[in-house]
Amino acid sequence: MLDIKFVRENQDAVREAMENRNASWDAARFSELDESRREAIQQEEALQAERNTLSKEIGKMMGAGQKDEAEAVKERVRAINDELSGVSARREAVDGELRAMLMSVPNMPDATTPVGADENDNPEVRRWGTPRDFAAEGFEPKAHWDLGPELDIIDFDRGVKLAESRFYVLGGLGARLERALISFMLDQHVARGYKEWWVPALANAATLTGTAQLPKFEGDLFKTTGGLYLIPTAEVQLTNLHAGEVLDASQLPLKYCAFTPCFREEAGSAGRDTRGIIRVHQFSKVEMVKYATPETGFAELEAMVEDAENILQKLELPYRVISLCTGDIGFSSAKTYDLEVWLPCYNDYKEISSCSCCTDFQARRANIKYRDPDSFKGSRYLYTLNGSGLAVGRTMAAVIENYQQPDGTIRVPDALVPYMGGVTVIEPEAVVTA
RNA sequence: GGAGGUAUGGCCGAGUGGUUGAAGGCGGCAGUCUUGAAAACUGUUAGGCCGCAAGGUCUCGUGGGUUCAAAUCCUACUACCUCCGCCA
Repeated sequence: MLDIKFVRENQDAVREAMENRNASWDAARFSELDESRREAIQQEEALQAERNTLSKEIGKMMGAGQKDEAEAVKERVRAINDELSGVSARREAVDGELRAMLMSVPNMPDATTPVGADENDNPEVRRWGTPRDFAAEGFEPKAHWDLGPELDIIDFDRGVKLAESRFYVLGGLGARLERALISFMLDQHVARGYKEWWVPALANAATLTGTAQLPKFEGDLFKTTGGLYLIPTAEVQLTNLHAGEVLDASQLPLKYCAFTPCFREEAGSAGRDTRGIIRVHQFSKVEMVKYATPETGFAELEAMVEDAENILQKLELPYRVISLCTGDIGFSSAKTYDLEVWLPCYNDYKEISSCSCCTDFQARRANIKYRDPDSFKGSRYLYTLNGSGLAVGRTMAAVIENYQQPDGTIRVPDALVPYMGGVTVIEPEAVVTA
């Protein structure tokens, strides 16, 4: 949520930001609501003040035995209360509409976020590694949706049987590879100063509102009959861990990571990425979240991207970093870098991580503040950041495709061998020795 | 699932329907004393919103209700605790 005072005092900047984001913004309606809200508050509080004063007088009169005088004043207060209920109702209505309006407005893009209309305007920041030249090696690379079933490590049909379309099953070394990737990623992040967490896979509406999946994107979420939601990312839980808290500046930055399953309806993506394990209803992800001061927030974003890159580098997977433009960054984000891994089946780079600095946008929603007595009085909203480190399913697809061999087997990246029980090649005869 | 109990400020804990935003203690901060520290003593110590300000208003788990007036009464919900039952 944007700061209402900021919106009031920076109307031109907000208008421009929302244009750059392709987000609708009714500046006139905002001003109208903002003004009538403040007016209604003043009316309401004036009436409350009068009521409070008279009530105290009644108390004194009762103590002094002036029953009749007190009764007269009571009558006046009743009249005030009648008027007050109307004023309060109006204030609540205006307040609710204004709040709903602010809750549906995305974050202000940072000044360094490139201006652009859509994903085609995302500038590339850097590349790492070189995609394999399969032609030079003399064979046509297969897609993971072919290699997986052939090696009996991914089973799409049974996933559909057990659940529905866009679910899959991993078996044998496929399941082992999933577990290896999760452990490897967590170990890497923990070694780089992140605290590991284990969190619920379900969250309530308040939690989802804190990170802004709600109210606007409810359709993207799976919901239980009890009113809980399946989390679409551990960002939700890690960012809300400190909801309603005031942290001490000396604690910051906090660096958290967690593995969780992630659940997405993918309601609006019918027909996109229908093959393989790229876009599915349930996938594993290791997530990184940071709580930082405004002063260090964007430097922490750069460091977080490097932490995500570290995984790809250790796995020796070619990737590139792109900076999302204003038209493509997420709702909560002020600045986002995406990591895109090389996938031979697409003959292109495909998103595998998204790292964002959400400034104080989520902190204001989730009410997360920090104190720094040496720098300022009271408390202020801190900055939250989140990034994938990485999406496990897509990493598995990248490993399978980039490490495939002419005979249809898959070499295990060196970094994963210790996590794969000593297996160096995924093949039907592979033997796990550890 | 059944029965009972509890919910107050950073923490502990008092609170009779009426200057109670809330006693007291601990902790924190500032000071006195001291060469310094400790101890002792003194003072101070929630937040949101509206307002240029003065000031006002709201907040005692959450939401309703009663009343001129609610931390205090009623009610629903939520969380926690105890006992019983069941269970990875």
